Amino acid sequence: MAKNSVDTRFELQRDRVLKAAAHCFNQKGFSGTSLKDVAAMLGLTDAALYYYVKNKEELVYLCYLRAADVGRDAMQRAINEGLDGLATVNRYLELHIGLMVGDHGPVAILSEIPSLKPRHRDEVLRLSRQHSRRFEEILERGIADGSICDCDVRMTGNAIMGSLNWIPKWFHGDAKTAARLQREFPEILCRGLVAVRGA
Amino acid sequence: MAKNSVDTRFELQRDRVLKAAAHCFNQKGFSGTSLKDVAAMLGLTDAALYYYVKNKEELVYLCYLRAADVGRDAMQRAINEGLDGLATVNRYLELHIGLMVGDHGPVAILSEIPSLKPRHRDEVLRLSRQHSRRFEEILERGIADGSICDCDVRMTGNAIMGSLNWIPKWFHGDAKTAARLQREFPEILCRGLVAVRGA
DNA sequence: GCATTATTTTAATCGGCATTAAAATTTATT
DNA sequence: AATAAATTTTAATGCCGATTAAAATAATGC
Repeated sequence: MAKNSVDTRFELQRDRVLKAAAHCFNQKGFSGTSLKDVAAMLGLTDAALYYYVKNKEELVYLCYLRAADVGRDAMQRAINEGLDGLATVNRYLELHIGLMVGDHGPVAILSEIPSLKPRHRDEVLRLSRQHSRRFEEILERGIADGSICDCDVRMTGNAIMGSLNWIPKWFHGDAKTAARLQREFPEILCRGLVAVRGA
Repeated sequence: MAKNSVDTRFELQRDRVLKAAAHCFNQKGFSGTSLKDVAAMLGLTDAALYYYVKNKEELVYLCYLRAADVGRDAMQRAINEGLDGLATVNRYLELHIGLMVGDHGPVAILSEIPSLKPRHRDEVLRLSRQHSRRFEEILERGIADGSICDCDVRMTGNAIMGSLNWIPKWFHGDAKTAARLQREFPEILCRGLVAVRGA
């Protein structure tokens, strides 16, 4: 258990580092945040970060992985509830928004994927495409079960994911308004999907 | 006319510089593009750019201004057509998308606003807020004239602008598919706005 | 053609920031 | 308490890329 406790301690700190980094990237942009900034937020020295990540590039990479995790978890949980297509979309959005603006901490959605090293860039793009793909599958399922209107799933998917991913750019409210966002935003995004009965 | 022609020549080159810069920023991210990259795209040396912009910060700033211009023009033109609220939104989206993906060249939508110098950052944020505000006014007008369903204009506006601004992140198609995007995407975004007759 | 102005290049400089190595300190183990 | 392992700091290093100054070339006006 000793070994184990040490390991989780490390993992925990590492997670705090990633959270702090994501926060900084969201707030000050990528080129605008130095490792010193991230470290300062944790009461550490910039050099200390190298105990947890290999370099800045890996730091960004891990932030992206974290972001991908959040999205994947939300989607999986939504799917597991066994609702129809439209309701699944709605539930997924609710969960994902909750994780984005809630206590799980901010997630960096930024434009620095191209500057990742090839191996990492490919991995992140793969995960991103996979996520989009799964979302489209939910839309297709919804069309099949009659809950979602007939639409181009590719474009519709991109439209909804765009709205979702854009949230961190404009939302900087407190927990109360975050809750309102989580409640009302999914409905707004789903309104355009509703299949008209008898159409 | 001599003076004039020299001036426009300068303006033209400056515009090409901005276009190249926006393209690079879109493609390789901000920190991933050096001035040398931008210059190379024009067959110039990095130092030559300083004849057109004061420094890299100003280059980004001007890219943002260009992006704001594109959005403002599209919106103004849509408004000038004197349609009802919903149709105005639809037309605006069509025009804006056309400018984004069409021959007007790429527009950098990136996360580097925070690293602008205060004066520039405030200006860009002002323009951004102004644009959102005007969009919300169109939504309000649509609600008033009965073409748009009763909704939270703030959230709805952010939802639509998010989808719109996200386009450059996933769309890398040719002119043909760009045309399809311009034709079909606005409708997808507007579907959720339609006021249900008799509701 | 000559002078003037506009544009670009060459060749340095310069600083910030990522990165590293070794030392110091804190924490765990027995 | 003593040793070992884990964590952080101090203090350099190094490099890339932005920036600048001065020189070179190209364009323009007379």
